[in-house]
Order: sequence, then C-alpha cells, then structure tokens
Amino acid sequence: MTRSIERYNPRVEEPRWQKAWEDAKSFEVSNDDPRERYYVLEMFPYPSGRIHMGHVRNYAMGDVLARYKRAMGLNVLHPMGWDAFGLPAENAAKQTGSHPKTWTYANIATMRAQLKSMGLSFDWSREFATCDVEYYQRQQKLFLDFLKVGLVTRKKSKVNWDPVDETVLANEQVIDGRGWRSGAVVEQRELTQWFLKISDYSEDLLEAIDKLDDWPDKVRTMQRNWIGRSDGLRLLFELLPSAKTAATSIEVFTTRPDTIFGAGFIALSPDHPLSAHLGKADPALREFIAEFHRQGTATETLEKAEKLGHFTGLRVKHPVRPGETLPVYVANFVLMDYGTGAIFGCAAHDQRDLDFARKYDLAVIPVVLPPEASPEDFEVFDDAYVGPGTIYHSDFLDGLPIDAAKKEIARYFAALEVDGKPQGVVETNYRLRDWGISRQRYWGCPIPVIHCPTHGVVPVPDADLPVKLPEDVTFDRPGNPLDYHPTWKHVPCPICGEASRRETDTMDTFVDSSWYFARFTTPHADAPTVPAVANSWLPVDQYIGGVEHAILHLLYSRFFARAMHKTGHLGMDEPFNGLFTQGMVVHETYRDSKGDWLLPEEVTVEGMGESRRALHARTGEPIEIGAIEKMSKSKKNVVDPDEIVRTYGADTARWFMLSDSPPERDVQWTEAGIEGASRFQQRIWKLLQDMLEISAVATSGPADPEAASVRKLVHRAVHNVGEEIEGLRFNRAVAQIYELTNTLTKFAAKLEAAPSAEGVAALREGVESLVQLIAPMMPHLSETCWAALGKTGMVADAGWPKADPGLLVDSTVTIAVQVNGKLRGELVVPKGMAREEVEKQALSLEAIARMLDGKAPRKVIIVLDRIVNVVT
RNA sequence: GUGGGCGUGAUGGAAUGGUAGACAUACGGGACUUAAAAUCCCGGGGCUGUAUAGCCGUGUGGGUUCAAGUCCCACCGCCCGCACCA
Repeated sequence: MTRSIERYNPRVEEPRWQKAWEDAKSFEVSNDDPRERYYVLEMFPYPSGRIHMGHVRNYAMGDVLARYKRAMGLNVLHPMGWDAFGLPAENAAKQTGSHPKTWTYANIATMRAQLKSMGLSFDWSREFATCDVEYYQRQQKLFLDFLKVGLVTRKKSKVNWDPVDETVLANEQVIDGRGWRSGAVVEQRELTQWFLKISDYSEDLLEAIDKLDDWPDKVRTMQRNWIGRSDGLRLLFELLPSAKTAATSIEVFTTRPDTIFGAGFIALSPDHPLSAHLGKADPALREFIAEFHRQGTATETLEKAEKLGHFTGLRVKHPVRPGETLPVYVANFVLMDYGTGAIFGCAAHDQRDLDFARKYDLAVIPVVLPPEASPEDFEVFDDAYVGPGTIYHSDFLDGLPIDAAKKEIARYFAALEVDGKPQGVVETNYRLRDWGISRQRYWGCPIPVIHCPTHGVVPVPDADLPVKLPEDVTFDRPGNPLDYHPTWKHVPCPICGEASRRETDTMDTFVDSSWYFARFTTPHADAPTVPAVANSWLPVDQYIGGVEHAILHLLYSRFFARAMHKTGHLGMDEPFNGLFTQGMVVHETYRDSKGDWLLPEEVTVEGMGESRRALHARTGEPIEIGAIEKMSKSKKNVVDPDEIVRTYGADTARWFMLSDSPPERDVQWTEAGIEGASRFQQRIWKLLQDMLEISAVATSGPADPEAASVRKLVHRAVHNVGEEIEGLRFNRAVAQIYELTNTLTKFAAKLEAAPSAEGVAALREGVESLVQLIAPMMPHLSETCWAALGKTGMVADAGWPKADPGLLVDSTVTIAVQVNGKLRGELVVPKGMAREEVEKQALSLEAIARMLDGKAPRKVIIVLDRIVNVVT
C-alpha cells in the first residue's frame, strides 16, 4: 500500500468505548435474566494505593473468560470489590495522620479509575468494599448466627503474638516463625480469643477435596497436607508409683502402634502439664524447660535443632514386655499442640527417636524386618527404618505386615484397662486447628458481643446491628484504638442494662474475604444473602487468583460456605467449582555499584546474550543485572500499569499479559514484549484498512482457488480460539490469532495484486471473524474495527462467530512417511484413503524406494491419515 | 527431611505416544527512505565449506515401543509448598 494509513490511537479510542459500555450498561447483569448463568470471579484486591501488573494479568484473564462467555450467550456475573480492612490503613494513619477510612476510600477511588481504564467488563453496580458498614454489618449477622449454632467459641489459648503489629496471628499467618505481614519474630502469649470452629469440618473439608476436579492438583495437595489427617492409637502407659507426682498414667498418641515392642522411652513435651509439675521440684528440669522457651520461637534458624532431653526420674511399665520399664524424659522435639503432647519413642523406626536414643544411650530394638532382610543380619545404625516389612521380635505380632499389626495391637489394647479406661483407643488427629479470628486492631469488623458482669458474653441483638466503628480514634500509641477510645466500649448489657464492656477485638480480615463472593450475588440485600439468588449463581464457575492463597483464603472460604449452609444463608458447601492459579509477573532487577536498586526506566539495556549489559540511563554508569524476580516495590523492578496504559493503551497491556507464557506460569515483563504487542495492534488496524480499500476496488474478478483455503483457515481459527479460551490456554489462543492475522495479511497483499470478488469476500469474512476473536483480549480495538466494518451495535453485545463444521475438516491430509521411525518423506492423499493404497504410494516414494534398495519391508505400520512407518 | 512441579533454539514457549521447535521476541539479510524510525519481504537448532543429501539433537544414563520431548526406572539440576505432626 502506498497510501498512508492513520495509526490506531488507543488514547482516543479506549476512553470512548469505556464510556459507551458504561452508558449502555453493557456489563450489568440481572438476577432475573432467565438465561444460563456463569460466574467468573477474580480475587478482589486490597486497596493498597495502586494497581500493579499482577492485577492486570489476573483481571485480563478473568475478563477474557467473561467476555467470551457473554458472547456465547450466557448471563455472566463478573463483579469487582475491595478487600478493604487491614493493617496498612492503620500504619498509614500512624505515619501520615490520615484516617484509615479516608486513606482506604481514597485508594479505592484511585484504583477503581485505574481498573476502569483497563476496559474490564465488570458489573460496577455490584461493587462494594468490605469496610462499608453495609457489608460488615451483614458479616456481624453471620457471626451471630454462627455463634448460635455453636460454630464460634471463646477460649483462652496460647496465641501467636506479633510484637511489631501488636496483634494476634492465626497459625496460617505465621511463616517460618515470623508474622506474614510484619516479618517480626512471633512470640507466644496467653489470651482469651474468639475462634471459628473450622475443626468441626476437618474431615469434611478433607474428603470434599477429592471432588474438586477443576482445582489444580497442587492446591488440593496443599490443602490435604494442611488439614493433615493422621490415624493412630491413643495409648495409656501406667506410671510406676513415685513421690514426684500423683499421676498414675501418661497418655501418648502414635501412628505406629505396631512398633510398640520396640518402645525404648517415653518423651513429654516441655509444655506438657506433667513437665511443668515435675519442674517445680527439679531445678535442672525447670532450667531445661526455660531454655526450651528461650529457643522456642527462634528455632526457625536452627534447621536441624539437636534433640535434647531431660530424664524425669519417672518410669512406666512396658505395656507388652512384662517386668520391663521405660524411662520418661522431657524432650525438646515433642510438640504440645499435636496429639497428647507425649510420645513413646521407638528408636529403630523413627529418625527423631533414633537420634534421641543414640544421644542418651537408650535401647534400639528393631521390630520391623524389611522385605528381603534376614532377622540375623538386619541392624539399625544411623538411619531408622521406616519402610514396609514384617513385624518380628514382637511376640504375638510376629510375622504380621505393618497394617495387620496395627489392627491387632489396637484390638489388644482396647481390651485392657489402665486407670479404669481402655488402654488403647483408635483415634484420628488433624493438624488443622480452630481459626482464631480476634485481632486487637481498629480497622476491622467489630465482633458484635458485649461482656456483662452478670450475664457474661451477651451477643448484640440483631436489631442493634450494625456495631459501627467509631470514627474519632487516634493512633498515637501502641495497641488497640478501640480499647482506649473514651466512650465506645462502655455500653449497657442488652439483657439487664447493667454497665458492660463492648468487645473491642475486631475480626481477622480473612473473615471479610471468606464470603464476599456470595455477597456479590445480592450486594444490597438486607440479609447477608438472598439464598435463592445466591444458590442460582454459586458455586463460582471460575475463580482466578494467585497461588499464595492456596491455603488460607481458599480453606477459610470453603469453611464459610459450610457454615453459611448450616445457618441457612447458602445452599451448598463448596464455593468455587473451578479454580485457576495464575503465575506472577516477574522482571529483571537492577542495582548500581552502591548496591541501590534501580527502576527499569532508569536503566538502558544493550546488546544480547553474553554481551548483554545495562547502563544507567542518565550517568552511563554500568549497572548490575540481577535475578528475575516477582515485581516488588522494595527491589524496584516494577512497571506502573498507568504508565503503560498511557503509552501503549490498555489493549496492548492486556494482550501482552496474555501472550507467550502459559497463564499458570510466571511471565517476564520485557520492553520488547510490550512493543511487540503494540505493533500487533497496529497490524490488525492496517489489515482492516487494507481490506476495506481492496473490497472497494475489487468487485469482480476471476474465481480464486485460494479463497476456499483461506476460509478454511478462518473457520479453524474461530474454532480453535474458542477451545483455547475455554481451557484457559490464553497463550495458545493468542498464537492462533497471530497465525490467522499472518495468513490474512499475506492474502490481502496477494489480492491487491490480483483482485477477485471471491477472494475479497473471503478476506472480509476473515477480518470480521478476526475482529470478533480479539474482542475478549483487546476489546477497545475490536469495537473500533467493528464500527469501521460498518456493523451496527457493539462487539460487546455481539455473539461469538460460529465455525462451519464443514470447513473444519480437510479433504486431503499430509501423511508423514518414516523408515524405522525416521522421517523420510511426505505423502499428500485424500483423507481416509485405504491402507493398501497408502502403503503402495508410500513405498513408491523415491526416497523410500532408495532406502529399501529393492528389498521388501519387514513390516509397514499405518496410522490412518497420520503416519506410515516402514520397518526394514 | 517430605510432598508437588519443571528441565525443548539466543529468549518466552508449541507439540492426543505419530513430521520436534507452532506463535512471538531478539538477531541477520533485503525492499522503501536523502537518512533514520515505522512498515513490508526473506532467513533461521547444530554439524557435514555448497544441500533438492546425510548425521546429530528435547538435563544425564538405561528401558518399553514399529515409533518417546511425551510412558517406565535411576541419577543430576532448578523452582514451589510443608516441616521435630509422633
């Protein structure tokens, strides 16, 4: 083309279409729409201040799916909101003096504008923030309903205390002994806390994982491990009488009761009540326990902390070796909060027990004989044997495989009694603990109860909801502003009117995000949900977000669905039918000679491969190119989406985020990548202009044999892109579209030289399909092209193009011809050609005949329409 | 330690057990231009100086198969989760 074509200008087009969609309420959905429903949800963001590239990727994926499903004729719910309570707002208040509410809503306004500039097809009429009174008031209602049915408890417990954030953390929020947000080393404190009884559902949450077919295996495995079921035996060991204690037995939990004949010692946790009791009269033991506590929280540094113990002087009767006794130790490797806080040690078949036994010179008695090993030769040295085998050295268990021995010994101990109780009880233990939700913070949902001196804990009556956060608070001292507010907590008891104290704890913000997906179905209802409506949308068909929520958020949400089911707010147990965890956006890091991090725009990168190097954009100073890491402010390897949208447009950013990398894997942000996406946008625009020009000229002409093959390609692309989007393989959908565009571009060039009416018709059809295929990824460009094609209405309201099944099948196929598995030639034959004919043609290929050299093949393998393999 | 994932051109990555490297990026060559940018065309795993010819090639070593990137076994490396859970 010699004429100049005006470039597509996203800066003008994008805001224009965003306004058009908004005016037409294109993405608002009705709960009364009778069509089939589809619920796409991306994990809602915390309003930290600005959108980052991770958000762009996440929402671009969800938007592709939402727009595609809408085009397929479904009634699609695609909402957006804000996970708006949380500590950063309070930290900002401390640092800048702005009120958390002001800060949060200002951030929301900024980020909403950013999201809107991305052209995402959200139903903004359903937007809410979890810090809206209208939302947390319903959350308080849920809490009260949970309380009524016994899903809420209040108990004194040892809690993880974050000394920097001055609040309690759930076990899930402690990572390597440090607070998940502050990174501070977590301390243990005793506090009375509110708990949600997630452990009521341990087994159910575990079992139901099997049915979550549309979840990544990785996440399912992580949840299974987190719930951590183990089956074993609770076992009583009878203590020999001692002046040291009145206790007559010690209770242990074991998953290996089959190794009981190999028992060599008993070990108590330093936190075990008996340990504390014995410590009173034993200064050395007291010191041992104190030392343990000093190390306690710091153990994360000691990868392989040494097994240490202290002999208590107590002994128990060996339960199956009459006349023998076992020593009782307090040992640093025994956890109080799992099982009973006491174990029996079987050194030969547990590495920890073996390490301990070697250190204190305790008995090592092998009782499991590995297959193939002989009783005379088998010995345990430095490695405990934990594999399969046959029980030996074990009297009546001898000769049994492990599982049978477990059953046998359980039966044996069930029939015996110690302290008037069965000596052994089969028991299942879970690692999953109840969810502590109390937070000593201001910016969260107040727990709606009142503490009356007479009536104790009194729930706030439904009629008195919401319990609103006071706005006149200060952040000039540590601790909970609600607690030192002058008036807020002083209220009369709802029952007797006596002066009482309002609960000043607020809820963990993970509570807020555990049911927002349900609230989106009726965001303005008086009750938390309208069950009939919620049930018509839920479970969410496709949930998309980061894998970092694989345990916490997703497990809590699954629990909440069950709890809401039980309290009549929902009709199902599982909130998310399909889950997709997308990869992160990563970028190179740069640092100067002083070790300071630099922003990508402060750096110029030149050369490639070995010679690739970075220079400071201003000073020319050499810059070290560091690791490719998740974009983070601290390492400055960030790219601001606003900047990208301003420079390249939202469509370009979306397209790039969907290209190249499979969505579940990390994608590396590169300048070249975004440039390439931008060029492609212009290529489509130019192709459209070329097509319009050619079709204006070529209204007649000869028949065009190429037209048919172009049409085939177009219909195949329509079919394939749909399939790839359904499967969330956006990178492959993108590749298909590139391929189609390349074909159409070449065809257009050919037509320009040799116009034909038939060819032009095929080209027009191809371009029109292309415009629709790019709509989910580049919706603004698509609308502009659609209008340029003279179509009425918007692509947003148009259906998905339909592939003609007749054009998806080829009449001829290319068959690969191999000799001994190596490609030697090709054969183009009619589809479905008979084997004999295929064989004949294959063998007569020149290259094949030469390889055979006149000899007959030993065998010829033929896969219909696919491949021929000649075996010599 | 334990559970899971992944190793393919310069790079991101394609490939129902059936023609390895689709598509993109970077690069090289050419066209257009006074020039550059932009755009368009061509090339491209390695080796055999030429390639319409051949050999090698998907982390390493074995195996199954007419046929292996794909399945099986062992090993090496990287990433992620959990971690003294009895």
